[in-house]
Amino acid sequence: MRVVIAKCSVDYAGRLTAHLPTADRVLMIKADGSVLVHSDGGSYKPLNWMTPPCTLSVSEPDEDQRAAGFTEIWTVTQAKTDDRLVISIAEVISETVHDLGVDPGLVKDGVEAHLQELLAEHIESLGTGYQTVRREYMTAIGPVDILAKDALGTSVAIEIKRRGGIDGVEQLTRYLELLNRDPLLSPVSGVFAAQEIKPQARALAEDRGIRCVVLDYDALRGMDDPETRLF
Amino acid sequence: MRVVIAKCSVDYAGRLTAHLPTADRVLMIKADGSVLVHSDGGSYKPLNWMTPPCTLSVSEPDEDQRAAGFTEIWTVTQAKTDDRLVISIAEVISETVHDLGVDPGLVKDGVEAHLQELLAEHIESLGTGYQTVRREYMTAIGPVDILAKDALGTSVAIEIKRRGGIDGVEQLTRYLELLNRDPLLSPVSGVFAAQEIKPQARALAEDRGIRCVVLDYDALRGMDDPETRLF
DNA sequence: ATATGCATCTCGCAG
DNA sequence: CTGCGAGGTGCATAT
Repeated sequence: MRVVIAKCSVDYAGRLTAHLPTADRVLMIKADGSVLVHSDGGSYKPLNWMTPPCTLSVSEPDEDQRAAGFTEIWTVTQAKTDDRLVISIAEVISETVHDLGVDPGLVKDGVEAHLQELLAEHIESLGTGYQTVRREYMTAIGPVDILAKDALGTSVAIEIKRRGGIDGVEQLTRYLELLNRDPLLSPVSGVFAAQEIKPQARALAEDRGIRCVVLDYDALRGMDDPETRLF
Repeated sequence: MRVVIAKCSVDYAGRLTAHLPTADRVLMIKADGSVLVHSDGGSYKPLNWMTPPCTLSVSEPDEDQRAAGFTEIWTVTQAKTDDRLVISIAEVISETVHDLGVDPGLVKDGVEAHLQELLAEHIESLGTGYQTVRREYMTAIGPVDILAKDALGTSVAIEIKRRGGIDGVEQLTRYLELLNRDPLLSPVSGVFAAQEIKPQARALAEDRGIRCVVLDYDALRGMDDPETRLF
């Protein structure tokens, strides 16, 4: 890893073209050759970057570039896609090099898969007598998150999202349409379950007779272990 | 902007929880208080981060932490969402501070708007006798990307995407449904045009009688100016 | 301010 | 390897 703070301008040409006027920026050159150009704001996304695999070559400025005050030209190329990032250096303010080694990697927890798992385990929170039939119930157009049965034995298809938008309702609608063609399952009702459901999505769902359920992640987790807390 | 290379472990708790074992990493602290934790690989996405607005506070390690070899504890909190990033520093390897100032910002070119413009100009690439009626043809539920007529004078609604997915087909379907209620336009056929069309989207479109067209950005651009090349 | 859609998306998983 | 969906998505634009 090499971290350089420099006054520079940047040009990118690939799927789009972009230009950054001369200013002070942080340049990160990773061990795999990838390059990130960061400013002192925004979020984690760099102003410009080059994804690996790519190669960095440093060249002398031509006459015009030298006259414009540039001392070095860095060219980062990705052989396969013809993408090209050119960093014109006017002044190197600081430079640090250190071998970080391979990162041991991170451990995640708490995404949609976990929501699905928790709801499948505590399906009775949808109503007395509910039972989970299968998670990831496969159909021709993709897997239904959870297939369940209610107290009367009627099939229920459940679509789970962290944020419930219109696209999620459309998705569930397609599943329901398909599942209801199966005489062994039909009639199949729908439940749209999410941590938050947008008003338009709720309106569309209810208009189609789909029940909306707002999930409480902490409450579902609490059913497993009331002691569980962050920190 | 402050750039620190340090041996550290990282814990995040917010919408999910994540843990990073102790290793050498690059820590970027931006002027707005946001923090990025980068390793020596991957692409531009950090291993962990905190989006602004947030505040960083440094504290002494407690007894256990000191025994584990940590010398400083950095806590980054986002008051509004209760997100919390804790960086436990075992050793600072290098540190650089520099005020980058406000970035002048970048200039982009070459996105979906450009595709739409190119296709509208070269609408005959959809078939002999095609003519563009209007770009951004307004309807009650939003603008149709291009409204055209074929050689017979029949209306054609065209939806353009860079990547054609199911949602794009649904969108075009809603437009077609609406446009076909207008006796002055009806019948209106549909064209789903994209640089790439996903198989499921193609299947859905063709099932609904919507024609799929894969756009070649470079070829369309080449019709304007055969000399045009990047570099 | 909120909602909607695109992204040089990135990332992981399943077929 | 490719396709597909989710993201602590970020980001701009229209409403």
